[in-house]
Formats: sequence, structure tokens, C-alpha cells
Amino acid sequence: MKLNQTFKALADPTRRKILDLLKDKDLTAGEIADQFQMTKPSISHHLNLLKQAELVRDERAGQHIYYSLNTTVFQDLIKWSLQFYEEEERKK
Amino acid sequence: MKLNQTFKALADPTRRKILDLLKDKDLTAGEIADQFQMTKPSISHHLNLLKQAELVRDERAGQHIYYSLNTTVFQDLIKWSLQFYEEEERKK
DNA sequence: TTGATATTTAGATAATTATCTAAATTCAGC
DNA sequence: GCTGAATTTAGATAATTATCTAAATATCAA
Repeated sequence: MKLNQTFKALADPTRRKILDLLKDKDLTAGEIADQFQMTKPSISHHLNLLKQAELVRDERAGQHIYYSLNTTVFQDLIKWSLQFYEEEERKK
Repeated sequence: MKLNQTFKALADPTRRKILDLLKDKDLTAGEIADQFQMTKPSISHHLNLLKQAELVRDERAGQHIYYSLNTTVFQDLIKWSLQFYEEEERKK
């Protein structure tokens, strides 16, 4: 996992909302774009950043491209965060 | 916790290295700056962003200002991440 | 109060990023 | 192969961010 890419991807409200939408179910690029007041190319750009950060996966189904969550990076994020949180315990 | 501020603060390698340094022990602004090839004002800027994101606290001690980790935001980050990771379980 | 040290603030510049419009690509159905 | 729909790519522009130098502030020690 490239932490920098991960955090950069997460540091944008549009992209975090996309992740939230994908929690419920997989969606096509178009269905995702419909949820925002932003052009499709802009959403495509955000999806690409999420994909590069391995936060989502994409899979073509005919004319549509379905996006889905890839939860492994969230696991890594939890591990990374724990090293700081656990530190508090050690110091006590 | 303001997620956006948190992720923006974490989306920079210099700032993440500062957090790593503070895991071991509290450090003054100067001691932190010594670990980087960057001017003190630049490090001060990064410290300020970390402080605004409540990832660190500062406390003056005479001429020095000590910085320390504030682990509560890391806890929040873990909770936030879990909502995505746990989703995988639900779908199975 | 003066001089030295630690740190931050101000202001400028360069690099990065988000967004748009227009054009290109990919696929389905005829 | 052509047409239409879904999506991405390219290229431009505006906003944001990282970094620097110079100046300001705060504290200590004499």
C-alpha cells in the first residue's frame, strides 16, 4: 500500500462520498456520476484516483463499468492507525 | 473530527514522518526540524496543519515548544475505516 | 533593558490538483 | 460497418498547497 496515494485519495469529500455510496452496492460510473452535481469526466477522474489508490476496483460489463469497494486498503489503514493509538497504552 | 482536515494532514510524507518521530517521545519544534532538510518555517507550517487537524498538541516550556501526539483522532480514523472493512463481512 | 535563541507569521513563487469542455474510445444492436 | 450510449482521455484554467526568505514575537540570561 502506498500511504501517500491512499491519504491523498481520501482527502477529498467527493471521493469519500463515492466510497460511501459503494458501501451499499456496486455501481456503474454513470450511476455514481448521477449522485453529484459535477460532470462525468470529473467523476471519472475521481474514480481513477480511487482505483490507483486501490480503494476501488472496476470491472467492465458490456457498455457499463462497475465500481466496487476494495476493502483490503482499509484494513491496512486500520493497522497503520493502531500503531499510534497503541502507543498511548505503552506510555501509561 | 473533521475528516477532510485529518486526511489532508496525513496526505504528506513530511507530516507522517513527524508523527512517527513523536511516537517515541515528545519533541520541540527545533528537534523536529533537525530531522528534515527543510527550513524551520516550513516545518512550523506542517506542525500547524497537524495541530489544526488535532493530530498533535503543543505546549510551551520556556523558549521551547513541545509537540506531542494526540491519539484520539487515530481512534476516530480506526472507527471510520472499520465501517468499510466490516461491510465486506456483511456481504458474505 | 539588551542580546541571543526558539519559534512563528507574512508574503511571494512554484508545483499540484480539481474542474470544465471537447474529442476519443469501447461496446451493443441493427 | 454504422449509430447511439457509456465512459475515459486530452488539454486548458483556476484554486490550493508546499516551500522559501525576511521579519516579527516570545523567552531567557546577564
